[in-house]
Amino acid sequence: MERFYLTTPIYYVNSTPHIGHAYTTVAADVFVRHQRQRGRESFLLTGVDEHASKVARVAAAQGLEPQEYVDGIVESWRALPARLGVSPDFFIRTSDEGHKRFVQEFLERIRQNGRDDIYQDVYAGLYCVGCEAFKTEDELVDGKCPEHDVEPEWIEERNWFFRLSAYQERLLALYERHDFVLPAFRANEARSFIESGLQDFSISRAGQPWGIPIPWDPDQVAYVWADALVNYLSALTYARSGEDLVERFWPVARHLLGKDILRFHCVYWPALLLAAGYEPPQQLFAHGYLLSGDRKVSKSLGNLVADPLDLVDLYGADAVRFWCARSVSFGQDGIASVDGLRERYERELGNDLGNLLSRVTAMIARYRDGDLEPSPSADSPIAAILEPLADDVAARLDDFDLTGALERIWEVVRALNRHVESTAPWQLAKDDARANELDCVLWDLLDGLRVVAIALAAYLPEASERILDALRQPATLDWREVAYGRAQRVEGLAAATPLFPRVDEPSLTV
RNA sequence: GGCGGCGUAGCUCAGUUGGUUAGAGCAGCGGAAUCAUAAUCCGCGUGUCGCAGGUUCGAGUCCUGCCGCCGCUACCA
Repeated sequence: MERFYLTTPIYYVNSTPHIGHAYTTVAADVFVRHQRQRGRESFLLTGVDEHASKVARVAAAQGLEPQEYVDGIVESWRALPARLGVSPDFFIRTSDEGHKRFVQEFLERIRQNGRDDIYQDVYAGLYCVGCEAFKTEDELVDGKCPEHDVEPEWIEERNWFFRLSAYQERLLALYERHDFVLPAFRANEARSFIESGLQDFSISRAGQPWGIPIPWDPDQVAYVWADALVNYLSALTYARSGEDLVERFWPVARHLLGKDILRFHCVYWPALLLAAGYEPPQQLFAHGYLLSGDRKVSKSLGNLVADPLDLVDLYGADAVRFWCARSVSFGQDGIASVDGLRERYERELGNDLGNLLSRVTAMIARYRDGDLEPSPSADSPIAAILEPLADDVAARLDDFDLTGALERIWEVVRALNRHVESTAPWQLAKDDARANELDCVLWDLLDGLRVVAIALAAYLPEASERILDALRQPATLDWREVAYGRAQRVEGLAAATPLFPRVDEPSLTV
C-alpha cells in the first residue's frame, strides 16, 4: 500500500499561533489519523520557519541573539499541535542543523545540475528601510510607504537567481494530472499564472545576518522560499537519526497550505525540486480562510479568537477539531465564530452525539441490567445505514473533503437518533413478549454507536475512545471495524456520563 | 484591463454528464414522545433557482448579453 506523507506549512514564528494555524494543523491530523486507521504507513510533518529579517530585528531589540530569541518562542508553537491532540511525527525548525545542511546541499545540487539554473544578477527595487522589505509600485501611496510615510529608496542588490523561466513547460506538464493541485479552481489559478510566463526569482539576500549561508557565497543567505519550502524534504533526512526517510516518503508527499502561499508551493517548489533532481510532490491542497464572524469586539472574545488554546481550555480539543472540520467547507473561505463553536458544541456534539450515547447506554443499563448478547440481523435497518459508511467516508477523505466526510458520518448519527424514536425501546420494554425485539434494537444501537465512534476517531480522538469505553468495546480503530454486526457482548454496562457536558458561556464583559 | 469563479428557502449552503412535484442543516411555527446532557423525533416553505434573451421535447444545470460580488494577475510567513 502506498505510504502517506502529509505536511502543514511551517509557521512563521514572528506571530503567535492563531486559529488559522490551528485549522491547518487539525485538518492535517485528521487526514493522517484516518490513513493510519486504514493501515497506511503515514508521516505528519509540521514546524516553524525561523529565518526572517524581522526575527533578527526583534531579537536585537531585546538584546538577544536570533537563535536565543527563537529558542524562547518556539515552545508556544510546539504547544499548538500538542494541545489540539495532534502528534506530529516530526516538528521541524529551519534553524535545525539538519535543515541548514540539507538546504545547502539542495541549492548546490541545483547549481551543479548542468543547466546553469543559478546565476548572479542584480535585483533592483524600491526598498523601504522601515519595513526592511522591497515594495512594489502598487503598494505605495503617493510614492510613499503607507506604513512609514517615507519614500522608499531605489536599491540594487547583487543576488543569486533561480532560472524559473526554464521550467514553464515542465510545470505545465504536472498540471495535466487533474488532481495535482486541489481544489480545481486553485489549480486553474496556478496554471494560468504559469501560462502567463515565468520570471526568474532571487534565491539569496545580501546583508542579512540571520539565515542559511549560500554555500558558494557565504556573504549571502538563502531567501525565504529557497529555505522554508525545502523543509518538506529536509525533514525526512534527519527526523530519525541514522535513517533517511526520503526513500520511504518521497515523492508520495502531500502538502496542505493556505491559499495565500499557493504560488510558492504550486509553482516555485515543484520547479526547485525538478532543478535539484527530485520528483515533485504528489499533491497539494490549498484550503481557505476561517474568517472571524464574531459579534462585537470585546476583550475577552478577542482573546479567545486570537488564541485557539483558550478555546481548547473552554471546550476541549475535540470540540475545536470538530469546529474546524465542520463549520466551513474545507477548501472554501467561511465564517468561523466563537458563537458558532458553542452552537456546534451544544447542538451537535452535546445533543446529537453525546445524548445519543447517554440514552442508549441508559436503556441498556435500565432494561437489560447492562448485559447484552450480540444479535445482528441482516435485515436490520441499521445494517443498511452502516453498510456504505466506511467506503463513503474513506472516499471523501481521500479527496481532502474534510467537511463532507464528517457530514456523512453525522447523517448516521442523526439516523441513529431517528431509530431510537421509531423503535421506541421504552415501549418494547413494557411487553415481555417483545423481549427479543428489544434485544435486537438495543444491540443495533450499541453497534451503530460503536461504528460511529470508530469512524469519528480521526476527528474526535478523545470522544471516540470514551464512547468505545462506555460501550465496553475494544479500543481498536481499524477501519475494517466500520461495519455492521461487529459489536461484542457487553456485561455490566452502565449509563455513560455526559460526553460533552454543557459549558458555561464565558463572560462577555470585561 | 486579462483569466477564472460565484449569485438557489430568513441564514449557511448541496444540487453528478440538462429530464419525474428544486434539497439539507440552522432559525421560526405546530405536534409527539419521555430512554436521555429539557437532550430527541414528526409535520409545516406560493423559493421569480441574480436579470433578459437563446438552444432543446425539456435548463438551476448548456449558449449570449447585462447587473452585483469574489479570486488570481510574481519575489509579501
